[in-house]
Amino acid sequence: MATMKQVAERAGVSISTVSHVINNTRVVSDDVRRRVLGIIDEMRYIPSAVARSLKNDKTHTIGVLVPNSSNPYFAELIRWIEDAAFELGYNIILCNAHGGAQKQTAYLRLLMEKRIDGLVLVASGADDEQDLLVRHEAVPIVQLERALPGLDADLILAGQEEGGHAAARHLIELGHRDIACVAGPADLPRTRERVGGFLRAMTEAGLTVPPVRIVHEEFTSAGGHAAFTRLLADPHPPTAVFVTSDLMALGGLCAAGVAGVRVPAQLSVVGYDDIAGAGYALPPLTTVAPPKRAMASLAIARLIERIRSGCVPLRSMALPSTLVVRASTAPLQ
Amino acid sequence: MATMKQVAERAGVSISTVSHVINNTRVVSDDVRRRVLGIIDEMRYIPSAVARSLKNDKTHTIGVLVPNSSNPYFAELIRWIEDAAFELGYNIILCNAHGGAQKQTAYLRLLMEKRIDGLVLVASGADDEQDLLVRHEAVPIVQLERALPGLDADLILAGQEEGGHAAARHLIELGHRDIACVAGPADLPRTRERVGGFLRAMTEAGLTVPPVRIVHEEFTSAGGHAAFTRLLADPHPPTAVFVTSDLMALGGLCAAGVAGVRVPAQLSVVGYDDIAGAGYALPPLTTVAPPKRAMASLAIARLIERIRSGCVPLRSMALPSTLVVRASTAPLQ
DNA sequence: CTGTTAGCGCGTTCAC
DNA sequence: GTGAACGCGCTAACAG
Repeated sequence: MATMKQVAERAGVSISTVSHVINNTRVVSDDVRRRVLGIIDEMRYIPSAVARSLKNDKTHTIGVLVPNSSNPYFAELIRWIEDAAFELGYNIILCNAHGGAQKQTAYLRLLMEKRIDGLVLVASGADDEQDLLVRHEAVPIVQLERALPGLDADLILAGQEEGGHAAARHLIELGHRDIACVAGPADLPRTRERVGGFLRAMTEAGLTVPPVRIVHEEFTSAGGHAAFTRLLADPHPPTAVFVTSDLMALGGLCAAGVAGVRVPAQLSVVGYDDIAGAGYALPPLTTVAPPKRAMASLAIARLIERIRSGCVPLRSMALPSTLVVRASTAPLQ
Repeated sequence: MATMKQVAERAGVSISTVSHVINNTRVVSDDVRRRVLGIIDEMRYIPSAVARSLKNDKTHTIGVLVPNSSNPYFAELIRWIEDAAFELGYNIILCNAHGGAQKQTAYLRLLMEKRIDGLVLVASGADDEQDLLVRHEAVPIVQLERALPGLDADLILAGQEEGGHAAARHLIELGHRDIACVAGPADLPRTRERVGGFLRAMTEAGLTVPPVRIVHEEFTSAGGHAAFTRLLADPHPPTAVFVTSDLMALGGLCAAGVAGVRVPAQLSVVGYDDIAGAGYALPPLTTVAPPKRAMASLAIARLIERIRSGCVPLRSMALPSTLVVRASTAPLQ
């Protein structure tokens, strides 16, 4: 690959002149400029961002660490993050934390070695993440949805508790009284907060939720399927279910269909996340929609702001989620 | 951030000694080694991959360019690519081509500037990609699923034509005769090949497919929904449909459900891609499953092989897709 | 066993 | 309007 030096020689000028025509950083005679540009084109010269980074101490690269990038929710988030970053001239290094604390540690180390300018962190919040980042290096970090304790980072929240609350309110307003909750693993903060909002709404409505009506399962369609199967085996099944994730809700819808339970006639279901598949489920799923795109672009904006201007005070911001009513919920018969 | 030089000074040794204890690249007395290691830990020194890259002309970073990373199929592929790459010590820069030739050109340029070691290219094959890469720079490239004409790159195919053929065979063996095909845009090679396999199987079975039974739509659930709606409005609707993508099939299933058409009793449906959601559709979708994980790891293996050993001859390899029979297909009543 | 030194490709001061 | 030279952080060849 051609270097600036070679271009300079071939054009009969000095290296610094070449540099200056490339970066438009000082006046160069039209004559010389044209010649240099010609040679650059001819030699297929492409400046080295590596060398540039070494000099400027900036890589224009940001790390994105998520639990699992193939989960539709994270995949959609990533897509918007990538989009926003690209607009501002930054590239994304994609990292899956899924695979345990060990992989995560290794990844963080690699990212630091690569001298990323910043990090977008979507923490699952599982316990094994607790200690890792506390001793983090001096890189700007923006956290999405979940604050790791002891980590100095900007924070962007999506009102998980309010989301759970809104979902429950919707069901209650439809006349439902016996409402179950299908949740992800109890040790995930996301789960806890969503369930918390749900319970608050129930309590406010004077409804009690017996423990058997809250079932925890794996954070997947399979988990949702299992949870619904269990729930619907009850001689007196609930008339509505709040599911803390669309992935699980989709599995649940499948289980209900197989069991011959008609949604929403016999059972109302509301999910959470508004993944693309939710709108084309059978029936189309009523769900709580976090503002994924807004969160992504805000995250990137904040991060780059911090990268550029150093020590602005830490900020945390909460964006509202909205309830998207589709066809999986109906008034109690 | 601490530098090697600072560590050396603090430890009272030379820079090269520090370098050698870090890289285990020559014998260092236990005494000195321990001391240096201590200082490194104390100063939180982290070697700079940027400087290293400049020296070695290797970034251990590979670009992954896909049409749209939030599409579940690509998201799953990416997840495995990331996984395989990480195992071998490489990071992934994620790029969405979606957004036109302009963004694509810009991305390619950026990747070249960043001096990626290699590129995994999942081309949509749309026409606007044709010209871009022909003048590509000397970076190893592995293409997935689709060969761009005139591009020197290894190739990993997934038997699209055979997949379409297998899907059609399955339907035919179930006794169906009037089989429609819902396809993505006609200008995408992926679509063309899958439809090609379908038509071959039909022809082999002595069946003809009138043009109205082949409907092209956008490559999304919405597109599938629209296509099914149109198809089912026919006074004599087909008894089975081959859909060239699961995303579209899911939309189709939704349309069928809304229209009161029972799957598979009245209509058999087979999809393509085996995305995660397919297994929990209503009913669970019979589909053609490309070996995503195998393709991903093979792609990375091939790419890194080429990165390491330079000019091995170009290879192209086809991996077989398999038909996953679930509950959306049944014998003709 | 350890230190000195010359680049890697580029941006930037300083001098002309 | 242009060029020479230094340094970013690191590796490797060469001395000692």
